[in-house]
Amino acid sequence: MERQTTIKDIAIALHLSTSTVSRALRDAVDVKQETRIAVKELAEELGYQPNRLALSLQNKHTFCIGVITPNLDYVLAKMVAGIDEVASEAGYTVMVCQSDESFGRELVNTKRLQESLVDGMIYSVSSETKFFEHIKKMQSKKIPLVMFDRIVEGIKAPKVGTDNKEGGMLATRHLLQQGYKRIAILAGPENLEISNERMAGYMQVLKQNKIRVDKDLIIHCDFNQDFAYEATKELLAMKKRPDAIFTISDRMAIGAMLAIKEKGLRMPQDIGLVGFNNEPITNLVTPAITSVEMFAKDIGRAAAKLFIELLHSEDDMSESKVVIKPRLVARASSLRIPEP
Amino acid sequence: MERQTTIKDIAIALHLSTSTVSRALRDAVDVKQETRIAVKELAEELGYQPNRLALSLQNKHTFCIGVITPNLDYVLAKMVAGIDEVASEAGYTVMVCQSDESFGRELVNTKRLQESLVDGMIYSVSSETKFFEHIKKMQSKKIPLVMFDRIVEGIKAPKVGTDNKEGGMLATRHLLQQGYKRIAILAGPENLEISNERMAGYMQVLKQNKIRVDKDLIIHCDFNQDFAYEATKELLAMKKRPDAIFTISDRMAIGAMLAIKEKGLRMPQDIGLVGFNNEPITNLVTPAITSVEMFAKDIGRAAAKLFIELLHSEDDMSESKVVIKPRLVARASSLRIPEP
DNA sequence: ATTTCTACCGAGAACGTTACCGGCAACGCA
DNA sequence: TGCGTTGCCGGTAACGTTCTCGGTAGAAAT
Repeated sequence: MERQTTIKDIAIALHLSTSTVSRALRDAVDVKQETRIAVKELAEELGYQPNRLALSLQNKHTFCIGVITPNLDYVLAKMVAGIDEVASEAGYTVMVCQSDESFGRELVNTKRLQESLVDGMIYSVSSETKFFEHIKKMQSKKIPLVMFDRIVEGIKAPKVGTDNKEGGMLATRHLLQQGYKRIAILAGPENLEISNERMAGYMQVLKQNKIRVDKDLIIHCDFNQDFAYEATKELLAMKKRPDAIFTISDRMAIGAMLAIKEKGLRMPQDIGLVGFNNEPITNLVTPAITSVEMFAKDIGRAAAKLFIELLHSEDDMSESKVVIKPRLVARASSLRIPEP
Repeated sequence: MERQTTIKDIAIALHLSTSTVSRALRDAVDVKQETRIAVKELAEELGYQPNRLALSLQNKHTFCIGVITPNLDYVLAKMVAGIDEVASEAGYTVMVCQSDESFGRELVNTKRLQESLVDGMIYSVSSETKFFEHIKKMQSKKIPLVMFDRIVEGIKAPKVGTDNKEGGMLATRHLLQQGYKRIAILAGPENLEISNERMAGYMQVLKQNKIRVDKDLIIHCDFNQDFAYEATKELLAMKKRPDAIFTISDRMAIGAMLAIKEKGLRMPQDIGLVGFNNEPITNLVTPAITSVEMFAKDIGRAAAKLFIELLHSEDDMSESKVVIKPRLVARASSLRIPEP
């Protein structure tokens, strides 16, 4: 990398001081119109680019946002795209680090971003993350933090996410309306709140309808297609098998679907299936899978907006929370009564 | 953000100079064992973290890699994950910027990453990008550059990508072997070399088999599902319609598939279909779609490796190119002769 | 006893930029 | 003539770190 032209070069060339050149470039006060123009012209000619490092070193402001995400699969990639969009608009650059669902990598990334002196972080925890000391430590250093999607209630920070409970309710209510009686749920990892909230929605609707919650129909497993496949096989092998399955992600729905097909059961006649995320794939498989749309990109956008607000706000925002309502997209996998 | 403890704080506390503390922390020469330990202990106690900005300002080295990617869809997300993996291992942090297939945003991102003083960039151009002055300008400033996936041959830089021609050949040869006679191709945007290379493979195999290349069977369109859908509808409306379609991406294959089904044609009997990328979805739709696997994560890994090599290498690497061989994964959409 | 090492440490500059303060003309006004 | 205002500019310190050089004390060598 060649030596960049600096403010000093311009100063020397024009027989000025660096202070004056700096002021001229920033359109600050105390500079004659004439010299201002001269400086700017020369800067243009030399292809001058201000050195962000020096600037940041001064005013402790990097215009960088660190984003910690467990993966870049469909939903989170969309959220990150939303973050990127808004942040970029506001003049921030985004550093994306994937923890790959590993607690260890999450720790490393968090530390490294801190060292890189990002202005703050937008955070979503990995599925392995059960302890949050690393996050609290960050906060004790007053590093601005916004949580998105995989939110942790115990952390005091602005949060953006789906109304997961509502999502769980939508799915369950829909299945009941379609006449399914024994609804199983493939819930995600127990330590993730999004799992538990979606499950809470499921349970609440069951209770509202005076249906006993059967523990055997609640299965916790990873967000993984293979896990879901195995879990579904077990469900279908029960003597009183469920007649519907609500999976907490579309990946899991796919796994479930494979097991259902393998067993020779028909959807929606013999068994109903509902997923979560509304990934494009749900509309392409046969039968198409009913799913809960969670407006991922909007969540990303909201997170970035909240973050920037946080940076400039004086007052405590740790209680602010943006909750985006999901929407059910009914498809063939669970539609046995024609909708009105 | 609170004031971080600095080297100066430690120096004052221990009645030392900043120079000595600096040396002690870096395990450099000229420090007594005793003071070295004292310094390190205090540093630990105060939670000292070196300020990367100051460090970078000194030695013009940020340990940041800028990644420019057109999107974060399946393939590129996997490549970015590969880059992240290797870069992270080597102590680098990655700044990912999405151009969203827009030339304008590519320009902005490129400029901004330059200002952020990344140590270099790993680059994949947008589908809109037809001019490369911004890239050449970067190179004239000696900013290290590696291109991946969407490579531009005109740029002198290390490159990593798939053997796209080979991929095109694999697909076309497979279709011929399966007895298809009139093979259409949905090629991507004309300005992208990956499109043209895949098409070149297609044409070469046709010529090898003494089959006339029919211009009407070559359609350029965006990597977009909807475009592919429309294009396929037109293809199928021809009086001498093709009996096989090779699409240059799986997204397009999906679009084509929808049009084919709508027309009431059966795969593989009436028409064959082959995609590119081997996205998971190809194995989940009915019929499963034959596709060309391009080992995206390996490409990302290779790009990062090449980049780090480039940083430390003295000699010209602009001619080095890593080409990863693709593999055909035959599935139901094109298999009408049982494979041996 | 003087010189020559060696081990250790500190002072000061530098990286590129901005903030703060002070100075010097020229001008207006009494 | 003297005094305060402006308008314009420069000098210096600072951000946190490292690098280069020079210095001092004690030990070893002559």
